[in-house]
Amino acid sequence: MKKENRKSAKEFTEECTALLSSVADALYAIGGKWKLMIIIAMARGNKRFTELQKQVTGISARVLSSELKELELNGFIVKKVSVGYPVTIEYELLPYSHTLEEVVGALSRWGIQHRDKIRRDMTSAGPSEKPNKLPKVK
Amino acid sequence: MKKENRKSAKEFTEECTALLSSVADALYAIGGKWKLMIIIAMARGNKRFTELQKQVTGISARVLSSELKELELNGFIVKKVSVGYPVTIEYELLPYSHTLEEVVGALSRWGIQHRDKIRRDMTSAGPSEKPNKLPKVK
DNA sequence: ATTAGCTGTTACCTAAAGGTTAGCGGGTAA
DNA sequence: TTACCCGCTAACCTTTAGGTAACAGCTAAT
Repeated sequence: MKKENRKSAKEFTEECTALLSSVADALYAIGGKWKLMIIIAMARGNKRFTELQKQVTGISARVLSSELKELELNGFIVKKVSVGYPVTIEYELLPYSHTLEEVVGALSRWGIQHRDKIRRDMTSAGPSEKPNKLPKVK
Repeated sequence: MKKENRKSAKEFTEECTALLSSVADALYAIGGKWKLMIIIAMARGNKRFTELQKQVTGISARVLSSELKELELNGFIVKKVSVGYPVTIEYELLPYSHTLEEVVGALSRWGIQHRDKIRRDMTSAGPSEKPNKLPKVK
């Protein structure tokens, strides 16, 4: 063997930079508190504005409205206005949203195990261990 | 068959709520612009403060410092201060960080395909299609 | 006729995240 | 001695996210 199969420090750095940039691109598109949540709610059948507001607990009308616009602009959803009577407005996922399934699955699984870990940590340590921060796992 | 294998609307809603809450928990812990980035950089061998600052492009010392503190507080990393000479400070991932690998992988793969899609969309549409927003894929 | 609900929009405001600049204490190299 | 790296920290400021509340146009119900 001469040099195959070993990565130089430079190769490591480049691989790392590439990974960082792809993750940054992903976070730019779907980062923030609400975008994934709205897509998840829509994937489970919620189509109407008020349905979404009820399902995605904590979101305000103003924020829901602006997030829906961004999601539409970015090709994740479409807004459909029926000409019938009464006029009804429905939001629908475009196929592109389904490319997020793997991400949603991974985040959900991790979130579940993380919640369990936090709960374990809280009960195993006494009521007042350290002036930590963070638990919040509703 | 009587009712097996069909989900009621209520079951759908509950499943959706559970999914939303697990994703919300995950985002609470690792959301934001920098936490995952720092963990990725550390997983590729960066241990020193300045190394991290160079690898994670765009982060400022102030923010890096505070994010490292949070990551330590939450059990993702440890700060190791050598007693030797000169005193060196190294940050290391704890095993818990590795539970994020699936999430990082999924985000990275999605980010790559998303970047490709944006580029395709930009070239297929003429130079000035719509007053869109968003591309940014550095 | 009044009221209430749906689907938003607008204006206004606060809070949190994050950037900039400066500097400090300790080391090391010229 | 001077000067520069490292690992921060403090003060300050800008930007962004997001909340509240009011309202508009429509329909359905009372």
